[in-house]
Amino acid sequence: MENSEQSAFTGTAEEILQVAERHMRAGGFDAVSFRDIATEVGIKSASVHYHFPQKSDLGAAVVQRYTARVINAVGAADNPRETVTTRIDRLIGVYRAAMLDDGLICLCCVLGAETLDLPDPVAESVNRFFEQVLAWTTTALTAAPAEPTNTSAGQIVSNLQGAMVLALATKQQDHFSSAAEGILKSL
Amino acid sequence: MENSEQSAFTGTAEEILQVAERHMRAGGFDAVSFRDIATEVGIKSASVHYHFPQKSDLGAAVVQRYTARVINAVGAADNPRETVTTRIDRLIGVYRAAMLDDGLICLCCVLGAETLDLPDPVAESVNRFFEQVLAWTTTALTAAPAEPTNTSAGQIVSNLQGAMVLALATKQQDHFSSAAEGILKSL
DNA sequence: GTCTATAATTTGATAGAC
DNA sequence: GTCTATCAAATTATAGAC
Repeated sequence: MENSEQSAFTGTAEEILQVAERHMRAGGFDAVSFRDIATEVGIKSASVHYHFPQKSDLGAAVVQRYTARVINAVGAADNPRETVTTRIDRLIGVYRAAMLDDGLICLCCVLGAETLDLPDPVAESVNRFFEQVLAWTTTALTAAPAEPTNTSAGQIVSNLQGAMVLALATKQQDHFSSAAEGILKSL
Repeated sequence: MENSEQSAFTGTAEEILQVAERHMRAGGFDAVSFRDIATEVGIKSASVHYHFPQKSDLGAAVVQRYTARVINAVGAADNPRETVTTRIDRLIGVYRAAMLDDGLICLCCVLGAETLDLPDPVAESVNRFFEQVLAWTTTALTAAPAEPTNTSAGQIVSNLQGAMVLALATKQQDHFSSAAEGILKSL
């Protein structure tokens, strides 16, 4: 999942969102401040407010941009020339790459864990992220007619999200590898 | 896992920790403020600083108190009169109760997701929580001699943590039930 | 679109009286 | 152990010039 894609945002707004996402994935919604973002982008905080008036606007935009990138990165869920394993392996790969390349876990895992304290527009965007990923995974699991599976989309997504938290908190990447292996074995 | 147990803290300090934990589980480390805690407890913020000078002291104490409660609640991991299923079901039950009773997920799931932004003493306490829960689960899986399992402690803990996030973020409790079912089936 | 300037609030933290 | 008083810094947000 590259960071330079078909985003609806360009220029300064896009730069702001990149910086904001990195901070939110590291420390949650409260870990980003308008001033910090501005400094990193090389502008003033008032200019950040021009692009995203309220912090909830910024948060929702970050989540929606992230959602589009993930859905784009996992690709088609119903390509009949692919096995279920190939498809799920691509979902796993998106998260594995994020952890290995950037040392960051899923944005919506971090925000999802603090849902109860998020502004409504942000919490709703996080909710939609999971609905979309669950829908993708459901399709990925069922589109191959003669390949019955023991696992549900929810179980796969749960497993992946939790594995990222555990790997990050214990600094042991093999918790992620182990989860990935278990998921693929269960297909 | 009742909230009124063998804590090393009593009186005002204990009350402070209870309020702080509730806020941290809802919104992360930054979601608690000395003033908010003080107001809820019925004292002034300077008094909170008396018990926990720095915020990192408060955070570490909250995590350590929580860890002791969880480890106490899951009970013995190596009782030879119990099946592996019975033991793991008790671990699941601790988290199910937390979600149903309080609507809150695991404290160390919330904090673990924002590990990169936590003060070192807090991040280390979270790390130790997971090491202890993993050790408990490992014992629970292996102590029954003739019951081989397909699942590792890491996979079980990952699965549970992720299921809580997904259930909370989508407001669909069945993601947790489904994970619990999958775990027990995998034993 | 970006800036300066500033407001209003909140935050973690400390000194010292009781 | 709790209080009053206070501080310095950070936060979100806005008004208005360029």
